[in-house]
Amino acid sequence: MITQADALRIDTVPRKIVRRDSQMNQLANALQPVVDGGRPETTFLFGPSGAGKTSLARHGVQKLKAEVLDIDTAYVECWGRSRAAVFRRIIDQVETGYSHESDGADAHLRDLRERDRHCIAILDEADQLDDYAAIHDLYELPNVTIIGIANREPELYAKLDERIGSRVSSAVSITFDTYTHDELTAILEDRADWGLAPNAVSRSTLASIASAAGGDARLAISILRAAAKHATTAGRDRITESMVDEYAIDDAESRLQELTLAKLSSDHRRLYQAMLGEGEMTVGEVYDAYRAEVDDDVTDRYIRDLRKKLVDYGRVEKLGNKQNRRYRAVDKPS
DNA sequence: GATCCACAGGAAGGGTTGGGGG
DNA sequence: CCCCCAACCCTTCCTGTGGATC
Repeated sequence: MITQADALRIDTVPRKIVRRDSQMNQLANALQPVVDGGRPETTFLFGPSGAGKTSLARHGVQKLKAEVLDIDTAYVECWGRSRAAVFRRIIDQVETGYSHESDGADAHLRDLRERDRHCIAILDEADQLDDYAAIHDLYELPNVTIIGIANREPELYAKLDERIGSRVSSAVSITFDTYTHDELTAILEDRADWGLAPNAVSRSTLASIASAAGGDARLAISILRAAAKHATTAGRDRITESMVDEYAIDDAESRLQELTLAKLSSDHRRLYQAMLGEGEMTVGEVYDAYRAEVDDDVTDRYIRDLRKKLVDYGRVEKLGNKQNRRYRAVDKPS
């Protein structure tokens, strides 16, 4: 029943952008100058997860690359990456056989600056960078254009302002709202047409998947994928409502949870796991839970760093005020 | 108002790792 | 093969903050 597995993957660049015409036009306008050899505008895409930011950026850049010969493009997941790691990731994608892996951040930056081709770099989860100076440095390069992706506009600009100041306010901001039920259903129809045999799933089943996903396209596509896999395993040629309700939703949620966990380093993951299911914890309980988990006597200071990062990543909530501080692991993907 | 307490996080440094170049 | 360098891990030391207590 699955005819095109890529259509059911959340990280596939979609063949077309569904119901995001206004954002697509804004991005195309911002990038337009490069068609005439000019410099595109720095652009930031803001919105909740699963709202189509990454898909739109990648699709837009792919289209542009098909039109313009002399540009390079790079896509970087910024989550927890250092300044050097971001530059290296970009260079790796635009210079075949780049061989200065162990050089420092400044050397990578110089190598990027000296290139004569223009590069459009998508910085996904730009608000999760270890060091915001990376955005500043890339912003200063005349031959690199940034498309940044982040959840919330005020937070990103506040953090950037410390570095780049008002200059970045000239960047183009494109905002995305959570998908409506209709929009999500339309996306699922497109994916089903693309990836599944004809009539493998009814429109009403797609509508219930859209309801279960609560506006999150990543979750919606994951549910469709889980349901299709379940149907295949069960030897059926149609996805039914009950497959969605009984298996697919849970499968998809735990799969997304695993994906988020996989992004954490092993120490962060172990702290998160030590906190999961413990409810609200005091500062001391967090320290003890981590030490018990790793069976090692690490310092409080180190655990504070791990915990802070989990808070930044949205995996742990910070509750109460200073004297009555509590932390709680968040069990749903944000 | 001064002091205390618990907590957050900056700065600096030692140890380790891993790739590149001599 | 070894040395250098950058990055990373984790520690120690220390300052700042805001509410509680005297």
